[in-house]
Amino acid sequence: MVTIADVAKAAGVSVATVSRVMNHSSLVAEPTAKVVREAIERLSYVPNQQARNLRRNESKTVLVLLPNITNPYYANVFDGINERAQALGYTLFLCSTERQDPEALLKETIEYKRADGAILMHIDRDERWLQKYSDRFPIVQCCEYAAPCDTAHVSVDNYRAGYEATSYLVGLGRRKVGIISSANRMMSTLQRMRGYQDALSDAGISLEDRYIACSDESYSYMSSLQAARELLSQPDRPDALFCISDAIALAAVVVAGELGISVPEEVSVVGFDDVIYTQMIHPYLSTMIQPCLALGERAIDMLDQLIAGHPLENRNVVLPHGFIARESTCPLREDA
Amino acid sequence: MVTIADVAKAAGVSVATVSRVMNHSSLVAEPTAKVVREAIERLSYVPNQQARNLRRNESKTVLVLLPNITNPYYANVFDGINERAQALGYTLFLCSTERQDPEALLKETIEYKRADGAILMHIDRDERWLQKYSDRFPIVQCCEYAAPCDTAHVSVDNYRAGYEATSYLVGLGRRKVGIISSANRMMSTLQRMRGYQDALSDAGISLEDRYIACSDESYSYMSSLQAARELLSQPDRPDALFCISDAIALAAVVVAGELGISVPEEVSVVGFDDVIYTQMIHPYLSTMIQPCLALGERAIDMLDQLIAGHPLENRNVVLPHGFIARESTCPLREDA
DNA sequence: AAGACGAATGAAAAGGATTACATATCATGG
DNA sequence: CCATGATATGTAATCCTTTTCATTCGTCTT
Repeated sequence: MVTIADVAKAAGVSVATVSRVMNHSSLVAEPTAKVVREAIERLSYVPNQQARNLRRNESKTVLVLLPNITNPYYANVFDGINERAQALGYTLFLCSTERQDPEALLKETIEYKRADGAILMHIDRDERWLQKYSDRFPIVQCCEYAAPCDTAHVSVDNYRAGYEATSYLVGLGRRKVGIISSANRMMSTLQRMRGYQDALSDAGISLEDRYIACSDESYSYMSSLQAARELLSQPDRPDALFCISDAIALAAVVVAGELGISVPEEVSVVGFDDVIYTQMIHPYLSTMIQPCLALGERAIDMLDQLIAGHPLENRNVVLPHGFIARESTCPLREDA
Repeated sequence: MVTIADVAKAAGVSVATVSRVMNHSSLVAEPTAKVVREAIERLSYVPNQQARNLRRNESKTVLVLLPNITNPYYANVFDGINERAQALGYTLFLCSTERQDPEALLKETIEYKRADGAILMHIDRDERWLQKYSDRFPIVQCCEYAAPCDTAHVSVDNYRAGYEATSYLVGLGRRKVGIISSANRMMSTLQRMRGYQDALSDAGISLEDRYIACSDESYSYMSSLQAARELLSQPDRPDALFCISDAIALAAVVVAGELGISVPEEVSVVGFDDVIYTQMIHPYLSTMIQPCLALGERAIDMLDQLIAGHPLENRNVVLPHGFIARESTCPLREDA
C-alpha cells in the first residue's frame, strides 16, 4: 500500500506539500505541483480514506431514512441519491423507518458521529422534533417535510400537481371526480387533497364526501382495494378518480374490473408518481410524474453543501412535475 | 467527544486496558474489567469507528453489486442484506451493474481498500474472471453463481424449483406446458430450464420448441409481453406456462387477457420469486417462492465469516424454496 | 530461597492523512 | 543594503484506537 510518505519521497518534497496538492491548496507553486502530480500518477497513489476520515473527523457516510426500499417509489428516489452519492464520495447508510424509530436513529447517529448528515424521506407534516436535530446537524428532507421545522427540503409542488390532475379530469368532461387519498399525515397527502378540492371549487363543482376515500397510512394495496370498492360500488358512483399513488390507482383499476365498470370510459383514473406499476397491466395508467431520480440527486447535493458548511441558496427546493396521459383516462361521452 | 483516554483516566487504568475490555480480551482481571465497564457506562463512551478502522486497516463497508435496486426482487434481497449488515456493524456500498462494469468495480474496491468484502448478485454462469478476485478478497455470490469459480455462494435449488413448478402444472392435467425463459446467461435461468425439461421427460411428455420462448436479458416487461404473445397466439397453444419470473408471469396474464384466453382455465400460469407483483391484479399469481430476505441475510453472514478469516463450513449454501398456489392455476377440465 | 513462569497491566509505537506553526527564499521599498 | 512581507515549503503535532513489547508482581518449582 503506497502512502503519502512514499509519494513525498518520490517527488522529493514533504508530505505536507503532497497533501496540499491532493487537496488543491493554492499555496503550492505550479512546478512543484506538477512534479507531485506525476509522482502520484506514477505510483498510482490513492489516499487512505480511513486516515483522512480520522483526521478530518468525518465519516463520508450519509444516513438515509425511508419507510421501505422494497417500495418502487422509494427505490427510485434512493437510486438517485445513491448515484450522486457515489460521485461525491459518500457511502450510504440505509435505515428503514418501518423497523426503527427515526428520531432515535438520528439521535444515535449524531451522538456517535456515525454519519456526516442525513436524508429523511418520510416525516409527518406536523412533527416538531426534527428542528432540534437539524439545528446542529446537516439534514435534508426529501419528498416530504414537516411544516413546523425550517429544515431544508426538496419536493414537487404537490398542491399544483393535485390541482392539475383534478382539472385534467374535469377537462375531460367529468364532474363526479372522486379521490382516493391516504390516512397518513404526510405533507404531500394534504397538499394533493387541497389541490383536488380547490380545482373542483374553481370549476364550480361542489365537494361530495361520498367521493372521498382513504387507503391506510402506507398506501397498502389491500386497503386501496377496500377504498376503491367503497367509492365504486355506490349507486351514484364517481366517473373519475384521482389516486394519490400509482399503487392505489392500480387497485382502483382492478376493482373497476371486478365490478364490471369500464376504465377509462365509465371511470377515468389518474395515478401519482409514475413508477413501474403504471405500465404493468392495461389500461396503462395516466399519472402525475414525479422526477424521482432528480429528487434524490438534488437532496444529496443539498446535503453535501450543508456538510461542507456552505449555506444553501435555496432551502425549499421545488422540482417540476409532469403528467402523462396513457390509457386510463378519456373524455366522457355524453351519450353514455 | 469522550475518548478512550477519558475512560482510562476515570477508571484509573491505562488506555490499553480499556481497549482490551472493549474488545473482550481475556487478559484482563475481572475486578478491573468491571471498573472499566462502569466507567464506559458512566461516560457513555463509544469508540471512534474511524480511528478503529484506520488502526485495524478495515473499512467496515461491504460492496453490494446488483443490476437495479428498482427491481423489487433485488430490492427484497438487498433488504435482507441491509438488515443483517446493520446488526454486524457494516455499511453497504451499493453499485448498479447496469451502470458500471462489475469487474472494474471489484478491482478498484480491492486496490483502494474501499470495502472489506463484496456480495455479487448478478453474474453469468460461465464467467471465469471472478476467481482471481475471490482468491484474495472476501466475496459471496448471492442468488446466482459462476460455475467455473469456487467462490462461495448462496441460492435456492433452481433446478428442483423448476422441476416442481412444471410437475405441478402437469399434475393439474396439463400436458402442453410452455416456458417463458430469458435470453440471459445466468445460472438460475439454465437450471430452471433444465428442471422444466426433465419434469416433462419424466412425465412422458415430449419437448416442443414452439412452447419455449424467451424474454430479453433483464426480463423486461415489454419483451415478456412479446414472448407471451409468441406462445399464446399459436393455433395449438400451450395450456400452461411456467414463467421464470413474476414480471414475466404478469405479462403472460396480461397477454392472455388481450387474446381472450382465460386464466387459469385455458392457460394456467406459474411465476417465480413471489414479489409484490403477484398480488397486484387478478388472477393473483401462483408462484415459486424465493426466500429473498433469508438469501440476503445468509449472504452477509457468510461474508462476515470470510472477512473475519474464518473458513466457511459450507461454501455452497442452498436455501429452501416454496410454492404457493393462488388464482392463476387450476386443474384442466377435460370437457373444455 | 533463587529462578522461572504466568498473569495483569502499562508505555509507547503504529496506522496515514491533515494542518498549525516554523522556516526559508525572494522581491520590494526605504 | 537591510527590514518587511509575501510566498513556498518543511517539521511535527494531532486525530483515536489497537497492539507490540516491556514491566511488575505473585506463585510455583526445585
